[in-house]
Amino acid sequence: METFPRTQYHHGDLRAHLIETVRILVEEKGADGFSISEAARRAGVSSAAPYKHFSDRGEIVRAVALAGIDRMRDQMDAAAKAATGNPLAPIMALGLCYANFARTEPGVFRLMFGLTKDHDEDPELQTHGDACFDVVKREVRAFLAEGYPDQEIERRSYMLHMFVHGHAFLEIDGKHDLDMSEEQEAMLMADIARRIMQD
Amino acid sequence: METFPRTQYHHGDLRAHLIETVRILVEEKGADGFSISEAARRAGVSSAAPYKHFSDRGEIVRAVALAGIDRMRDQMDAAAKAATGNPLAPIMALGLCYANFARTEPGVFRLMFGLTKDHDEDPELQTHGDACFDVVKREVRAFLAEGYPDQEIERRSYMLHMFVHGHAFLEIDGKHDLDMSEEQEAMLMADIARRIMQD
DNA sequence: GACTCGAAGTGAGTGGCACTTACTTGCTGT
DNA sequence: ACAGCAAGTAAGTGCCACTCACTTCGAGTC
Repeated sequence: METFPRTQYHHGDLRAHLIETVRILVEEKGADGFSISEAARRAGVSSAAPYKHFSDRGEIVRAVALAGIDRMRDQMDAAAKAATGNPLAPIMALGLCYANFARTEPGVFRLMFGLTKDHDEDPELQTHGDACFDVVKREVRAFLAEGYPDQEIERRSYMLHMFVHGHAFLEIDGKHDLDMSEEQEAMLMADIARRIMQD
Repeated sequence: METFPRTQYHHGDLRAHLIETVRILVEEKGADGFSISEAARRAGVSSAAPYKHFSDRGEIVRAVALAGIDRMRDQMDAAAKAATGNPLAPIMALGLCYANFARTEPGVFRLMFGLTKDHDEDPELQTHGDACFDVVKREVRAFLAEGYPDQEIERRSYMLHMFVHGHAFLEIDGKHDLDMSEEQEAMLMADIARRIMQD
C-alpha cells in the first residue's frame, strides 16, 4: 500500500487502494467530511481516475461500507465462537463486539448505517448485512431450548440488535454522559442479555 | 410563510423562514442531500443572505435539529401524560412516540443524532436533548417503587433509550425486513418495557 | 518480436456548492 | 429630515463531483 506518488503510469490496483484510502479518510475527517478528490490525491492519481473504477461517489462509499460489514461479521463470528463458560457468554460477546466496532471504526460504522440514502438499493449491502444478523440468530438459537419457532428466534435476535445498535450510536454520538468503564459496559450487556433471553 | 418570491427588499423573518425551509428540504432530499443555496432560492433570497443570520451551514443545521428536539420533547411529554390504564402505559407511549417521530421526520431525526460532527460542541443541543431524556427518567421514576437510587433510575432509562433508539434507526434505515403492523410494534414495545422495568 | 487494442490513466473543463467581500437598501430612533 | 445599522445584493473564490477527449502501456495474437 503506497502513499507516496507512484512512478508507474498504471497504478496496479487503484480500486482496492481507493477503498482503503477512503476508509482512512472517513475515520480522519468524519463520514460526511471527506472527498473523493482528496482520496485520489492521497493515492497519487488524478481526480478523474476514481471514475474508471466506480460510477460515482456513492459506489465508493458503498464499497467501503460493504468491506466494513464483512469485517464486523468476521469479528462477531470469532467473538461468539471464542466465548465460553456462561451460556449467555456468546450473546454478550456479540454485543460487546458490535459496540467495540462502532468505537474503533465510528466513521465506517456510520457509513454502514444511514447517512447514504441509496443503501437499500444495493442488494449486496443487504445480503452481507443479513449475514451479520445470521450470526446473532445462530447464537440465539443455540441458547434457547429446543422448540422455539423461527419467528421467536427472529424476535429475540431483533431485540438484541435494537438494543446494541442504539447503544453503539448513542455512544459514538456522545448522547449520554454516563461514561462507563469496560466492566460496567460488560455488566450492562449481561443484564440486557439476561432480560431479553429469559422466559 | 411565503414560498413565492417576495416583493419587499427586506424579508421580515428570514431566520425562521430558513429553518423551516431547510426542515422541509431535509425531509425531501435527505439529511445529506440538501443545500443552503437551494433553501435560499426557495426563500426567494440570494445565496449570501443566509449568512447574515447564521455563521455557517452547520449553525443552520443545528438550529433545525434543535427545533426537532424540542418538537419531540413536547410530543413525548404529551404522550406520556395521556397514557393511562396500565402502569407501563406511559413508558410504552414514550417508545412509540420516539419511533413515530423517527418515521414521520426521518431527515430531522437523523440531523438530531450523528451526521454532523460538531454536535457535542453545541451546549444547547446537549441541554435540550437532556430535557428529552428527563421525560423518560420522570416516567421511570414514577413507575418504580420508592427506594430506587437515582443511579438505577438512570440505568433503566438508558436501557429504554438504547432499545428504542436502535429500533428507530434500524427502521428508518430499512435494516430489517420484518415489517411490523402497529399492533405488533406496540406488543414489542410492551414486551421490552416489561423486560426492562421488571425486578 | 512487432502490432494492436482496450483498460486505466491524464488534463482541462462544467456546474454546483459554501462562504466572503464590497456595496446597497430601507427601517428605526432621534 | 436624516443618520446609522440590520439585512439584503452581485460578483467572486476555491473546492467539489463528475465528464470528455486524449494518452499511455501491458497483454494477447500473429
